Amino acid sequence: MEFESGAIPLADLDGPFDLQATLESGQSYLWDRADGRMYESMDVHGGDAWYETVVPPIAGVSDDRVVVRVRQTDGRLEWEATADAVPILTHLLRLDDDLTAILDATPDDPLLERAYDAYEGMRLVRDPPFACLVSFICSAQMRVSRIHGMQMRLAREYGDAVTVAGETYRAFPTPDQLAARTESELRDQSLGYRAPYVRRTAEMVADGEAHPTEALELPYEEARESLKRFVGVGDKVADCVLLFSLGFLEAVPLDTWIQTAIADHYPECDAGTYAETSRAIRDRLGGDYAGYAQTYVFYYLRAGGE
DNA sequence: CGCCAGGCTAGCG
DNA sequence: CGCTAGCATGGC
Repeated sequence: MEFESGAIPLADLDGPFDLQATLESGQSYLWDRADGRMYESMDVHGGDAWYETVVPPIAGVSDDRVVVRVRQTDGRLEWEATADAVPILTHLLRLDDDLTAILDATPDDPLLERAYDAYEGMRLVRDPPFACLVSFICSAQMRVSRIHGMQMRLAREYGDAVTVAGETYRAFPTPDQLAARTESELRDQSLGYRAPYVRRTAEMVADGEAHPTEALELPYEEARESLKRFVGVGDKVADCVLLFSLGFLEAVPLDTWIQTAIADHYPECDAGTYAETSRAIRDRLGGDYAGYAQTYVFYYLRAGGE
C-alpha cells in the first residue's frame, strides 16, 4: 500500500489552528509523533513535526481503515494517507469548528483570556469512540505521557499491523481484540488496576451489550449516565468521552486541574456534588462551548500557568 | 524513600 | 444517597 498526499490551506478555516497544541494537550492519546518527542515541549508551538495514527472507519466519513500522517507547516496542513485525508482530518481535528465564533461566545474572564491566548489555535478533537473510551478508562490517576504510552502499547501488542510505503503502523485494537485478552495479560501491559475495567468494557462493546455511540441520541446529562454503564467509567471519564469523541462541547470534565481552578478562580461554582458543580462551572465557562474553555484551562494550568 | 498522577469501585453508615 | 479505603505503576 502507498500514500497519497495533499495539503489543507489553513486560511480556509474559521479561526486559527495549532496542530501541536491540539494533539499534545492531553485530549487524544491516539496519535504518535514520528520524531518520538511527544509531550516534550508544551511551551513551544507551531512545530512542524509529523503526527500519525491509524483511523478506524468513521460513519458518514470513511468506510475503510486509513493510515494518516499530518504536519503543520507554512500555513498549511500537509498530509499523507492511504485515502483522501481531507474529510477525515476535518472530522478528527474539528477543522469545521468556527473557532472565532467560539471565542466570541466565551465570557470575558482573566483566566480564560490567558489560556486562550497561550494556546491560540488549539481545537478539540473527535477521537474514535471506542479508543477514546479505553484511553480515558486508562487515564485514572495517571500522567498524560503514560496514558499515551499505554495506548501506543495496546496498539503495538494487540492491534492489526498495516504496512504502508515500507513502514508498519498499528491500529488501535478492536473491542473483540481487547475482550479476547485476560485481565492478567492486560496487567502485564502495565495497565495496573485498570486492566479489568478495560477488559470488561471491551467485552460489553464486543458482545453488543452497550456501545459508546448510544450516548449520541441523548441529551447531555443522560448521555453521561449512559456512558457510566461501562466499567471504569465515572462522571469525569464519561465527560471526557462526551467532549473528546462524541461532540458534546458543553461537557466540562471535573479533573484535578479544573477542581484546582474552581477553588482558586470560581469558588462559587463548588456546589458539592459532581452534577451540581458541573452545571455551575458549565454556565460560568459559557454554556454551549464550556468544554472548549475547560480544555484550554486544563492545558494552560498543567503547563504551569496560573 | 515518599509523593503524586485527567478516578473508579465496592462497601460502609 | 454521601463518604472513603484500596487500588498498580512509574517518574521525580
